[in-house]
Amino acid sequence: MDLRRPVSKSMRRLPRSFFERPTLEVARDLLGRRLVRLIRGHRISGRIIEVEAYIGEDDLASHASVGRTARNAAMYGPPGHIYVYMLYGRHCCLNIVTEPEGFPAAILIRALEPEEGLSWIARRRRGIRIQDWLRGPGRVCAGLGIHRALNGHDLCAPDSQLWVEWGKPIPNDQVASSPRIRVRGDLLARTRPWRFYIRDHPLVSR
DNA sequence: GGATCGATCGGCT
DNA sequence: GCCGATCGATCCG
Repeated sequence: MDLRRPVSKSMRRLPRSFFERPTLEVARDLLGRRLVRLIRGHRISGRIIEVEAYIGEDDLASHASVGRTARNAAMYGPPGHIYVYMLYGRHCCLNIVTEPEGFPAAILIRALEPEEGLSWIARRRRGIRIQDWLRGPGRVCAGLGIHRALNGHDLCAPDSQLWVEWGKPIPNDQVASSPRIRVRGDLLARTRPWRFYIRDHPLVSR
């Protein structure tokens, strides 16, 4: 047996083809998967429980709505790469790029249920309640040590220190959707039900 | 070069 | 619930 390869499917990494599909399909399908960060050989991970989709230049809530710029270039790149940006000068937000290269779309990771590396997260999230450790896009990045320098990084590269595993998918009857949080302005942008989360999960933000 | 704004968070009321 | 923080990207002149 090859010990370098995880035994169970749950711990295998999602392939690039997973992310190359229509964004809404990927967003819904990411629920229940495991986001893993490797830091000095330690696994820090959580189940994905809340996401938001941002799709194409026509989506006025998307950073790509202004066309391609230096900031949002990663959204136009290959699927399976990440788009990390800074918000309000203090928080980083993690997005996973979807769809074939050239079409700007990504999924914002809004909340995780902590699974592994709890003591490591606890050190960095001092004074914060456990249920808030990875709830909210800024906290996901703070908790997993994801920073702006990782913008454009490939989750599917063999030597990546950040990736997504199959985990345990969520049945349809436990998936809920809603408009995206804090999106204002344009009617379509603020009403499209492009936020997906695990129904009745106690750790979902808001 | 300067002004404005933001896919938020944490502390305080 | 409300408010201030804090800084890069973008837009305007």
